[in-house]
Amino acid sequence: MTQEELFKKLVAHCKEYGFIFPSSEIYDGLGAVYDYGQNGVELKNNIKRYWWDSMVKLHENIVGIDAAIFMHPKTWEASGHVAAFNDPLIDNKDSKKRYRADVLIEDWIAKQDEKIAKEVEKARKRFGESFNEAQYRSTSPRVLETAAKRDEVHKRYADAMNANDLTELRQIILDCEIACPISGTRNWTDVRQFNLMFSTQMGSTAEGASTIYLRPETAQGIFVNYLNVQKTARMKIPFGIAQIGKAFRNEIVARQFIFRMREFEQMEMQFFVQPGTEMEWWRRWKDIRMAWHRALGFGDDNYRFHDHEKLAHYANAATDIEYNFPFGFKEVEGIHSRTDFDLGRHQQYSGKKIQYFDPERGESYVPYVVETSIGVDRMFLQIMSAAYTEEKLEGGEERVVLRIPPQLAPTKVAVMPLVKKDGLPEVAQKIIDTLKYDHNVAYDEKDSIGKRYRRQDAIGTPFCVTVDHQTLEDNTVTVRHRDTMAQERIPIDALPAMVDGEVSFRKLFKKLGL
RNA sequence: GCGGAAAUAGCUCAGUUGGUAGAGCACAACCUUGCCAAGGUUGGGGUCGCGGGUCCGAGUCCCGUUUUCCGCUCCA
Repeated sequence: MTQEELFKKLVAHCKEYGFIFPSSEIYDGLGAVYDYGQNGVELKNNIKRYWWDSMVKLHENIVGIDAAIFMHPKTWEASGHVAAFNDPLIDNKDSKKRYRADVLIEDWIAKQDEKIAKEVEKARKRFGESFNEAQYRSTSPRVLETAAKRDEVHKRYADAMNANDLTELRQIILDCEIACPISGTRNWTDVRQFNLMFSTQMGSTAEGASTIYLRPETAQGIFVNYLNVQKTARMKIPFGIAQIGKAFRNEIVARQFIFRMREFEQMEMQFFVQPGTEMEWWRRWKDIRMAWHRALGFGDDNYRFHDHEKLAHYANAATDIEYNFPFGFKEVEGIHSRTDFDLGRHQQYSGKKIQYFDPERGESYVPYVVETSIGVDRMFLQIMSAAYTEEKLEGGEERVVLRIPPQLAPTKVAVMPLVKKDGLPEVAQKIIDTLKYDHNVAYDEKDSIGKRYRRQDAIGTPFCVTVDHQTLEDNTVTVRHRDTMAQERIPIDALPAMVDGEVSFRKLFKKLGL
């Protein structure tokens, strides 16, 4: 089976067993939006709890918040998203390739710079070192022409970008005779704007309404609350603020199931540190986060770091933790050193002083930030990809089993009477009553016992407890384990402790030194 | 957004040169069996993705559209 087939099966499995449904499916679905089903929501909640507890509950110097999705529009000017998330795009009709119109023009300008530099270099060789660019420009008509044209285009380009004039951008591309590098033709479409941020109106009347954005990342909710949290919780640097929440991006192409969705959920922790210590903390959080992923036991080799060479506008170091998905190694979590960019910009745009007085250093400064940011949905897909297994059993039979870590499994225990008579269902219900306040427990009495085991395998339930006639005599039950299919007989009284031991996060956290 | 492919029951699919939709599994009820998926009986469920067109008649032919998959493109 190819990886592609495996991925298709995984997607089908997610729908068939109530993990993920396409949004509004009865209306043909909504592109790149998905709903979590009865099992999906449980797994997702468990993932969030694994993260939240490891971050907030078990770190004295990290606290949580839950900021609103709507934020003041100035937030996104300060963060750089208004500028960075607005790309003018143009397609070449022959090669079918899409380019950023501004990049095409900037490349053209850079090329003119090169031409000029080359001519100047030639002149320098001929006339000696003392010869300078200005001199050459004033004497060579060809270079003068190129430079004039470059300067004119540069001005037109800057004006067009400022005025957001898409027609003018296209005209510049035509005037400069910029051709597609692939097809070599100049057969261009119109320039279109793609705004990656969703917008809506706040205020009920048209006159009084203002445009606001659905947040494209949760981080800004933390930054704008930095002062509130630091003061009211009396936090001392270094400290962190954690948040889990939805974010929205109007992706041009959203694909690969829930890997890239238009509405998605992030788990972010922004860690505030002394300037100059950020690289040390960045490396430390890299290690902590990698260990957190690997603790789930899906194989250390399936995870790797991918350090960014091209850094975003706000970062001075960035790495991704990538997982070996069926469609290749892809990002699950990012660990970025965001410098003082965000707090600094909010200080500038809001006019409020966002600083920390450090008694250790005896001075005030804008803290530096190290961010850890996971996509919950990607983490979900990662676990499903890792857990989905098709097994050949002795006797040639096959079974599909989700090897989800017991701590994250949607249902922890399925209790089933061997037959639905002789009072066995009643005993099963009593067992459920002792477990249901602490765990998700399922009951099933339909079909043969083997079939019921397989049904639980398909949703990753780690334990099946079977009540049989011997139970009526000695109060013992059989526990059947998902991964090994092995059975053991234990007293009913021993069940809660056994389940708790396997299903609690305690062991995982201790392994992580928390 | 461009190109290619696909869409029939909850799932996997069949459906002949155009003649009023089928199977297996799943589901529900009852009976039977009882530790690793397939017993029996009965039942529910589809305006064949949607909208037009051709035709006496369209799941089938034509056009449009939506969604999904693959490739390109884009991606804090």
